[in-house]
Amino acid sequence: MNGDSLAGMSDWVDPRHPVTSAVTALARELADPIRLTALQLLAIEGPHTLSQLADALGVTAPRLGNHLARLRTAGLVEVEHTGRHAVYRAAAPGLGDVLTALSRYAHADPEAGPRRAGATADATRTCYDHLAGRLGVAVFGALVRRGALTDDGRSLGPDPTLFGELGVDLAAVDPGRRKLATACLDRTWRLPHLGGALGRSVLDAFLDQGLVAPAGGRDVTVTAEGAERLPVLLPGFTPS
Amino acid sequence: MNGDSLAGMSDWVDPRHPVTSAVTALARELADPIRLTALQLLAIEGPHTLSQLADALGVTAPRLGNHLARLRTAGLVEVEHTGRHAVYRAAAPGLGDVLTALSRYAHADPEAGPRRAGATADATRTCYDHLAGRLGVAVFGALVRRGALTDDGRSLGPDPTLFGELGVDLAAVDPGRRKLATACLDRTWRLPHLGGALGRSVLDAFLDQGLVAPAGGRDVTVTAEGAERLPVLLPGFTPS
DNA sequence: GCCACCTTTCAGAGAAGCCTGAAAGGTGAA
DNA sequence: TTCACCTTTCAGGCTTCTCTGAAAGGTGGC
Repeated sequence: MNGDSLAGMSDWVDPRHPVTSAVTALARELADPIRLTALQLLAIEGPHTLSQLADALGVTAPRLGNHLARLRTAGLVEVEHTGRHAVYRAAAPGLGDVLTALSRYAHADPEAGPRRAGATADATRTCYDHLAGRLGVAVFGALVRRGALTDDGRSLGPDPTLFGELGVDLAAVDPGRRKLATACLDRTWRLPHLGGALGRSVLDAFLDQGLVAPAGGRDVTVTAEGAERLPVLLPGFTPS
Repeated sequence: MNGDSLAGMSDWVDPRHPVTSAVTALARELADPIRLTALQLLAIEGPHTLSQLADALGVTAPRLGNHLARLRTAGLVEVEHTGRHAVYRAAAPGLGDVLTALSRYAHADPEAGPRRAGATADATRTCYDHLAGRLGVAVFGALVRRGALTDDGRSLGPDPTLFGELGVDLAAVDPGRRKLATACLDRTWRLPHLGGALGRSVLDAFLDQGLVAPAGGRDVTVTAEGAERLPVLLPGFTPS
């Protein structure tokens, strides 16, 4: 079945093997809570300064700085000094895909998932004026996969037809002073969801069509019609 | 932009946070050469016994057994005892996606990639009678993404039209005694490529159409026509 | 029952990783 | 220039991980 003998990959376990070392080194960088969270913020929400990250994560600057230095030598982040600030950014596109795949797989575990504190099923929340929660994440994922949105979630992709299927009239979306689209790291699922003017338009369209309904506070619930139509529009999404 | 305050994720760096611990624990399991390679074999090529894996990797049974025990408590693999053999298998589908995302990102680094020893550009190799190398990996990825092949690469998916576009007449494929399709872990890229009768048919179709040509030994080269048409058929593939 | 084989467990030595706290390098504002 | 601020570096001490080698549990064949 393989061109090589069965024992043909004994060198794969050698830490000096180029592919082995590349992948295990990457995994090791992702195996620390601070590095993981910092990378998620940088890869999905964009550049931050060291102090912004340190504030957001609630850790001291030296502690974070050591981790960022490690990420820098690993080639995962880049730094640019402007004045007395150090602006960090994800070095290569595509890191978001890795983080997304990891988060998705980790959540698939029925036990470890974030279903703490008998909370609502978390199918749907809003984040100011756009969808968050599992539904928001599913919308973002479907838009990127279908080419309606670029990988970074910041602009329209080559095939925006899915917006039409979702009930959004792109010609009627007026960003005004705000950004057209942003990728927003979901606070529960650690996966990107759609913010900006487009995010608002999607939520409005879902409310107009009765796919979701307000449920007090930031919560919205999936209606009976939504439970039927949303899984079709968004492959892989299941209410519940 | 976010519903929470800027400092709203200080608890993310707490190792007890459920999502944080799930993802970092997963990354830690992937950060060792033996565990990584064993998981790639189990997730992509299917179940193996402990001694099969130990032979393939060239490590002692206790050493591998310790790592497999760790993977078992982490919930990544399952074991079934039949007689005096222990058959290990990947516990949940979807782990292949994580491994694939990791390998892809690691290879995207222009320096660390497997371009050792002035070898041929490795665009294309064969593995017995089917495509391997970067082209084989690209074919497999496109087939899965388009729904022509199931995630595990073992059977046809819901929308096999891509086979037709590649020049394969599915009605004419006769598996005979061999399997219709298998996922085969590429020896260089650590990513799945298509084996089995379908894999052979794809290679034959590419040769018939002059997209690739034999280049001695296991190598094939992408022809001028292939360089033009393959990137269209397989989004993301670039020759050279 | 006895032996061969596959698998699992265990303890100790060595290596690697991480946090803390203090201090140094640079930049911008007064 | 002096001060305040942001960032980076460094060393000590602690924890965690990994390998090695030997030994124990079980199973199937003779």
